[in-house]
Amino acid sequence: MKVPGVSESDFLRTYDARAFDRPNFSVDTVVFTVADEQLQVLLVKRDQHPFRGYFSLVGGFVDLEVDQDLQAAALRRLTDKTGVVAPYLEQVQTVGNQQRDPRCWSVTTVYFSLLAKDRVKPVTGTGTSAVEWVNVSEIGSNRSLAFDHGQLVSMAVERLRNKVLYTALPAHLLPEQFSLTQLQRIYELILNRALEAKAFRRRILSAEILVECGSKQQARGRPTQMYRLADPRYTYVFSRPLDL
Amino acid sequence: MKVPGVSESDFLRTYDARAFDRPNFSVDTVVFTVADEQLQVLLVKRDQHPFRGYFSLVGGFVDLEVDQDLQAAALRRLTDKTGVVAPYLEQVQTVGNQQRDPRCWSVTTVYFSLLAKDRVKPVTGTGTSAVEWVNVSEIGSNRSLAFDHGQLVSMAVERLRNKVLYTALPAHLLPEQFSLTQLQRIYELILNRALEAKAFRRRILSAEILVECGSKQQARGRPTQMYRLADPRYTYVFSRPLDL
DNA sequence: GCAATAGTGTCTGTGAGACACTATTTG
DNA sequence: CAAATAGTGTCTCACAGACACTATTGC
Repeated sequence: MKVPGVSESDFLRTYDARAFDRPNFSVDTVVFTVADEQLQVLLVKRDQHPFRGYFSLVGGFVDLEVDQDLQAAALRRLTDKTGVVAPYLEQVQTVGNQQRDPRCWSVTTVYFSLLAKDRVKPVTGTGTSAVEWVNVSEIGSNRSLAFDHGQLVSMAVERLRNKVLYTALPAHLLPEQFSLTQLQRIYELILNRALEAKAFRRRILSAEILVECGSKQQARGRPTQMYRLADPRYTYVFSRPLDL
Repeated sequence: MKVPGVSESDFLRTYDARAFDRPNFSVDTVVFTVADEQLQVLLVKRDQHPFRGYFSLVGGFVDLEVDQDLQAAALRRLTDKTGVVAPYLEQVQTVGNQQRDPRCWSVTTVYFSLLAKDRVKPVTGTGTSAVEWVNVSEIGSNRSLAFDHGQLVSMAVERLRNKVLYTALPAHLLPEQFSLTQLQRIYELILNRALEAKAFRRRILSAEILVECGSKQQARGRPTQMYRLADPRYTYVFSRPLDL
């Protein structure tokens, strides 16, 4: 393995990136939304082996010509399937081992994204394959996913549940304008437990990350103050997490 | 791109994992320790192009025959260089883009590890290349590292700084037996600010993650109560983070 | 005694949780 | 008026920070 007097330029000219066995590498994104009082993820039906006919996460291999970096690769797949540029995309974890893909040693970097359902164009994916929102609660019981994607979803859900304890991330799951009650419902959905309204409002409002934008008449009852995120790109971190 | 009536077994038999251009993939670990009142990382001198003669993180490509999964790959490299099985290893982030390696589009998954310096055997690495502890504070100024490893170190330091606010991770940087004062000094080193002794002791002791193990005479002054981690594999999470 | 280090008593402040209460709408 | 939904007043509690204090050693 000695490289005696070779210059760096000579070395690079003669280097063959395909000379060594390398793992397969892909990028997958768990896209969350909320609808029908359910946390849902976007899945795509595979039309090729392996796992033909199974649903899988939105993702695929990196295109070395097109993708500038990992996040861009994830974003490209996501935009292909949803028609929108995801407003929130965060890397979760990278999983790689011999067993997860029957073809070979394979690695995937998992992202998660938050999307308001009303922002997604009627799911006119580019491919022929079906794209579908699936309730998180059904995955693993009614449905098993391709590869280890069921586990990847669990990891992303765990991360989301954890982040919700000290950030206002769930705002990205709502339409641009929303009420504090709506936001609280999303928190409750994700955490699967009730929160105290007073404490919730105090917490969110004192963070000063929302701006008021008019009030809206409800079907019945007192009208609601509506808000939107002051800066959607900014992730506020609360000084104390919610109690577990 | 249609695969008409091919069976899954036929498909797998004829699948060539090397048929598509894929990014290079490697695993790198930022190994932290503390010595001379400094946070240090373990670096290896490269004896091959590219970046021959520069220092880089402990890492390398996955061995598809030997490594069961990503963490095992990281651990193997680490054990090669330190002679110990790292007691704490955590995935930080995965970075991939066109620019970071002059050879090709390349991806690395970065881990960080915490090691008490006295546990590392006198750094008899298997390779011929030099292995060295370097102060984190010197990286980027006095020393620039191979590839983007300087940035990778920064990411790991940021993660460590953040985790220290709500865990007792720094205990892994100390010998098996340590005093609360020693532990506090490590926290202060990482956070780069003084902590209140009373609050610190109350916090750590009330977590009940330490067990007393005798007292030790100091050079001068009152003898110290020594402790060790009750369960080194368990990471306690404090209900509130330290103030920023 | 003094210097040096370990360790405590106790007050303050902040922000989460609890829960009874008020406010504003429709019918 | 009642029902429904939005929003508040205010108490308690846990725990981090501040800081003056005590404890135990060597010299």
